[in-house]
Amino acid sequence: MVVPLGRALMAAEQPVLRAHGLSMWGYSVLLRLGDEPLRSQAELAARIGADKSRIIDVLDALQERGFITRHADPDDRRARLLTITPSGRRVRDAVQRAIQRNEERALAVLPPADRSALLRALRHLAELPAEHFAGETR
Amino acid sequence: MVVPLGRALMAAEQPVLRAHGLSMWGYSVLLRLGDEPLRSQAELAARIGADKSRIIDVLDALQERGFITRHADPDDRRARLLTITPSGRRVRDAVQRAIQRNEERALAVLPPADRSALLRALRHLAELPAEHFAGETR
DNA sequence: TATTGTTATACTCTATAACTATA
DNA sequence: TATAGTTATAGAGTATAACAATA
Repeated sequence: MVVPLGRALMAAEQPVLRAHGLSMWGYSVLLRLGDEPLRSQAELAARIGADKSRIIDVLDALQERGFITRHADPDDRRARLLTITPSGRRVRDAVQRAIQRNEERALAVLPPADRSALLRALRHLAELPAEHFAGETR
Repeated sequence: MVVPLGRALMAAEQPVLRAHGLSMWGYSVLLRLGDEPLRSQAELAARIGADKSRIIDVLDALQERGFITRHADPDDRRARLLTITPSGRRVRDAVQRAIQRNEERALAVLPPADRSALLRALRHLAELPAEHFAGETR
């Protein structure tokens, strides 16, 4: 049930993202970039559950659109300091608002108690390490 | 949150499936095949959300292991009647039991009320058509 | 030698279009 | 012509390894 639901949610978000010129990974990056700069691309990749090699095109696109800046860290010139720009914040917040509106509408079919329990349970499970779900083979 | 959770659940199920020589799609097929035969592969594919061309290798493997039979429908020799075998039922039930044990253990970290609300909400949402989640673009 | 960012490559999933045999 | 099953192919998405610059 969970995987198809995730697919449906991703598909529903796609038009919103496209209208703002963002990919799913691009949106993930902007969300995780918070408001303080990150010290390296590797750290960012680890936090959003992607490989460092996979986010490069994503960062290129975000930088080209002026949503982030990449500067070599003066203390360790191998690393790049990642910062979200004001325009990046704007598009991130706009997309987040639109997606939350859609999700609230989609979840409105649930009884309010189930709805809040669902979100609470999902947040709880999302914080657990992947190994928590690994189980017995037989 | 939903997509990574789905990934974690799928990853946790993988060893169970492998121990029984089943793929994820193979397990989906056995689950959907219920106890009465299905009239065509196309119908089966539609029910499990796959393309008819994608389940062919899956059916080949299931048939080779003796978990299903494929017979040409005498009334329409283009179609294949799909039936689960007793051995297919056994492996399906064994895998289902193992997976449910794992999931119950994984969900045991939730307060009982949240846990049942989560399952109720997921079942509710899983029954909705995909269009339910499609929303406004802006 | 180890690490950051990058590039290249391979492998899996998935979607689509052709082909056959039946209708 | 239309449909069921099959095959082939192309496109995402992902994972891994190799490389240059820096430490």
